[in-house]
Amino acid sequence: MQRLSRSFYDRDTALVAQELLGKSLVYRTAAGERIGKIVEVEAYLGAHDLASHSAKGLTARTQTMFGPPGYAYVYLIYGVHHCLNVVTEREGVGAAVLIRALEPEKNISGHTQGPGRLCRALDIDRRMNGRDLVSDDFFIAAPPAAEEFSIVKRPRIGVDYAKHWARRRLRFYIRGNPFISRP
DNA sequence: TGCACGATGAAC
DNA sequence: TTCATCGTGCAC
Repeated sequence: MQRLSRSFYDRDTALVAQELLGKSLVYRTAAGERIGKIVEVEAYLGAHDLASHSAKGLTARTQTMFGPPGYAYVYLIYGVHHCLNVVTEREGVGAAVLIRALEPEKNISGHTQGPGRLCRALDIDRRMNGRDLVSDDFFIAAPPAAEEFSIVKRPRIGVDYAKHWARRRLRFYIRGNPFISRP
């Protein structure tokens, strides 16, 4: 497996989001190496995107989002679940890709469809916020042989408050994959 | 210092 | 459809 470099994330967010599909998220802990294939994502474009946390501007919470690309942005939602994002584009933009579903590949027990559930299954919480994803124990890698699939584009989930941004088709998933959070 | 509200998921 | 549960951002 080839680990993705910083430059991979330092590009257009909607493009990075689609290219993350089919890649593997690797998290090495004392308990073992957990691997899941990314099958569903959402792109959050930056401060102008009303659905994005970065629309609030630079705050303590969005600091990671506005930071350099290739870092993990993890936050608590509804006081209950954690969500894992990958920061994209250059420092100051405030863009990221939300990982919404994984297909289990190694050492993963529990459901991985849905952003909250995959964090639960991998044991990812706010302690991972700000962690560098271009590292040896927490990273995303390209499989040896790229598989063929088509990408479905849909509006993002749970962002109806974001006016016209709610209609943008910035949710991407692998067509036909059984581990999608919802059709 | 208080309060309304989620990039969700599970139960009813 | 309802609700758990708490950090965040913004109004007083």
